Amino acid sequence: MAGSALHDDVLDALGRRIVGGELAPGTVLTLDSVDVEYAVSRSVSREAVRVLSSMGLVASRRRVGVTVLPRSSWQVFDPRVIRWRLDSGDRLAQLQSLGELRRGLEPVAAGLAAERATPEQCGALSQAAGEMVVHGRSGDLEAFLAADVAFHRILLEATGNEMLTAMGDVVAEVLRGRTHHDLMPAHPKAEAVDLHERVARAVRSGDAAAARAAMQAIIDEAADAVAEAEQEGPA
Amino acid sequence: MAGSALHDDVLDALGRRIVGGELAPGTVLTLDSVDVEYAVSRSVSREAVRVLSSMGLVASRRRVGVTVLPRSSWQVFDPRVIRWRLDSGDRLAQLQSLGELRRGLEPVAAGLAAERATPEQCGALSQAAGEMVVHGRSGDLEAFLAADVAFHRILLEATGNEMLTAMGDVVAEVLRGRTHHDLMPAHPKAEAVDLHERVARAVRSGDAAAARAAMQAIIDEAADAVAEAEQEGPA
DNA sequence: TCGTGGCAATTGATCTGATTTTTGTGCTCG
DNA sequence: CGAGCACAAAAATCAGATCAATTGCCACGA
Repeated sequence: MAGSALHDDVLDALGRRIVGGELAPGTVLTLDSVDVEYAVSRSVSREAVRVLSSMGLVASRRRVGVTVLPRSSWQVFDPRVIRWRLDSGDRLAQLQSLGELRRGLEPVAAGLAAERATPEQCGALSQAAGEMVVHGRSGDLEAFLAADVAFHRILLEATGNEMLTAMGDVVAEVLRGRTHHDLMPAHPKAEAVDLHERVARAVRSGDAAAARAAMQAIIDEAADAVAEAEQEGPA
Repeated sequence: MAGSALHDDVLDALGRRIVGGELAPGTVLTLDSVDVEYAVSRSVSREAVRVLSSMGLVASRRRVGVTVLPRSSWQVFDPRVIRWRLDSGDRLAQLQSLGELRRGLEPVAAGLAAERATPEQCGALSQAAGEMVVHGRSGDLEAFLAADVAFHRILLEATGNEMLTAMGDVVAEVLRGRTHHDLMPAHPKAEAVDLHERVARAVRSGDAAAARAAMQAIIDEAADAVAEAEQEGPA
């Protein structure tokens, strides 16, 4: 990975330090200090800082340096910011935020998908739901996760709405974060898996209201599950 | 604005050309050609391309050049991408996408706001709604727009959810795009303004269900209005 | 003919050093 | 005490060179 990613390495490192709170808002760096610290040339640190600034994590001013910005100006929809936050101490707050987002978006998406999904998409959706059943029973969490991600991606894509489709990355991060940080039960609950199948059926039969309702139930269940896991052992 | 924004100028110009379709997906640029075309040095074109690439608009590969990527890989939540699309031929598709997004998010946000808004936020919300009434009557579209934007921003902020708060930028772009591209009636409809006041009241009294419902109605009304304006004269 | 391997050109990636521009800071002068 | 001016720090830009990866082509052999 480190093969030819000098720039991305610095970007990632700085991003994590900011999101993780090590570099608090108001902290001022100079480009030179970045050069020295990461032992790279100015081109590299410059571009890393430029991207960071395009994500709203820092702002650079002449004669001052590169200032770390407060969370309120971050581009919290940037997938990298989301991932950094999920990997940092911010994890639970981030999952909660994302959960509330999903509560709004996914039911709408399910409804739209019911109206617009192509036959192929319906098939893919059923297949993904089926795989969730299989891997849920066998307890293969990674495979289950993959099927879960696929399910939600296909559903969002079937809305025909490119912004909802783009939310697929966000949802994937959520699901990934949940399993990889021990916020999932060892065996996915059967009811949750059932609900996915119910969504798939509703979409196939074009029943927008039913799809919406079932998806709503999925989100509620997920929120409960995270809340429970949080009670026990918040990683 | 162009004072000291060499880098941003190039970024903006290239971004618009890509989003506007002049540079179709698959088109290949070389850094040198960018240098020449915009008469800037490599540092500048390089950083512009780097940011473009971080937004998913282009990918650069050695020995090949900078390739324009298909829409499916764009970071459609980036405010700049949204603005570029609203300013381009993509406008109606973009507004439709955003409308469907809002349909999911804002009702949820209204519900959360009803549960969590501080007294100050309730006051600000009522005030914004009041200003919408005033400027709606006087026909001052710019002032009406400002109040409208403020209203939705405050509401989203009152959710206490930073991602919903961040959607404020997106919603602001939508509202701005609507007025500035003649998709709004000369006089905002009284019912629409009423609904805003109803949301404000529901939030103040902590009635999440009512807030949700009223907000839902706002979104539906807005969708209808855009659809109508689209019939007549799509700018 | 087809596939395979190596050579070379192309192009981004990185480094370096110089120059320009902006803007805090502090000092001087009224 | 206040306004303006000179200085210096740091980002922004420019220019040129070198490194490294990858692709396309061509020769060679099966």
